[in-house]
Amino acid sequence: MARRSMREEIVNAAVDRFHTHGYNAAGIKDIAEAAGVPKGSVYNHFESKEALALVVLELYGETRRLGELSDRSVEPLVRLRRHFEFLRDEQEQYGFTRGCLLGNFGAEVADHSMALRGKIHEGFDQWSHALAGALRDAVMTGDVDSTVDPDTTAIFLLSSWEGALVAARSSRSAKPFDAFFSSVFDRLLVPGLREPA
Amino acid sequence: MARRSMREEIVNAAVDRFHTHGYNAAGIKDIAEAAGVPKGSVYNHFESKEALALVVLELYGETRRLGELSDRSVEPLVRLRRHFEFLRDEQEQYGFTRGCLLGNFGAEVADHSMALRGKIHEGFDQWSHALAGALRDAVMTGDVDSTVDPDTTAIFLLSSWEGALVAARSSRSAKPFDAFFSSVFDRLLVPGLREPA
DNA sequence: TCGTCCAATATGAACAGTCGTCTTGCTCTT
DNA sequence: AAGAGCAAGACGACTGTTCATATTGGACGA
Repeated sequence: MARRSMREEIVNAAVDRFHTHGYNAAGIKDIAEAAGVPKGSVYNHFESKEALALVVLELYGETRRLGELSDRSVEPLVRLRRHFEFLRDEQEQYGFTRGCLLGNFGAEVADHSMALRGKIHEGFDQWSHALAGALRDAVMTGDVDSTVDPDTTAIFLLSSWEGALVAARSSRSAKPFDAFFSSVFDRLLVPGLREPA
Repeated sequence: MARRSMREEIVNAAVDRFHTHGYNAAGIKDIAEAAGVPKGSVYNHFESKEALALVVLELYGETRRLGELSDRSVEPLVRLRRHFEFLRDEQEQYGFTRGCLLGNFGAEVADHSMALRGKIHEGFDQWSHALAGALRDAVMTGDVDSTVDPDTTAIFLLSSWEGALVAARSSRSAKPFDAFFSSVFDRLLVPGLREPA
């Protein structure tokens, strides 16, 4: 078969539609049309809309540049900052719309599809592990003090970012991102000791 | 007049359905049935599904206990902690499902309905102002040091909480909440000076 | 090199059901 | 009797899904 790419066309179109319209508002018909294939064809490649969404989430996760978080040739805090700067710039490009597909699905369908919730959780888990890795490096180099627990803080960073995405969309502004960067990098993740008042 | 309560019945049912199923997945028929009124009656009271959702958001905002954040008889940091503990307990009750209606709508429909986005933004704005008030008090009493900008930090707290809700739903666990509390109250909001390493 | 055939894939019409919305006529209150 | 408020069902458009048919690429025999 020559057109191995048709499945890919569908998945790519689905990433876009799910991302911009959400799970329920994105129709199979929309996705098929965006992919340039007839509606019925989608079901040759995917058992259901849910099954398609699972593949979409997998693919989306691979575009999150988690690799750069473990690049030891860059200082840990710089890695972290650049990572979130990349994500912020992506949002700014779209005029503070769309947000993160994992987060969107987490809010919309996590309660109603066990399969999708599993994939969302998996995506978040990989992400927080990558963040924790960079944080661990930062603790080791002394860039942040040793009272910071990498795993806990990774989950917090991930949460904070996901929330900032929602806030940024609601206000159509970069303010929540600015708040994220200053709170995280100027206060939360700093070297030095703390003394009681 | 018992009639007067029918509109309220519809709104209350709508809050529940929108909260548990999301905007698109919650149907007018579901809402009407949950309210115990025929489907057609909904349109006697509301111009459209969107108009109903606007009223729902308004009502939901009033249940967020923003008042307690400005209760000066309680220490500012205690106020903040209790506020988020209340929200956390609410989530725990529902087995880490549902999340926050404002955040859910922010992720699902903020990009596609200007009216709803406005209301969501309004809700977040009121909330962050209430948080900022408590933070301002905390700075004044010296419970957090004066380098903390109340407005910026309020937005960050709000974002972090909303993200924690999504993460908690995806993992069906309290871990993101724990991460929130320890990162915020043990690291971000602490009194005392910071010294370079 | 060609012709034949098969299994895999592609298709689009049709399915039963649901969506948000609107119209029509009825039931009450005054 | 006049009026407003309400309910019931119908509206067309759309949903995710199915299926019988059409089309196809490559394998194989000659």
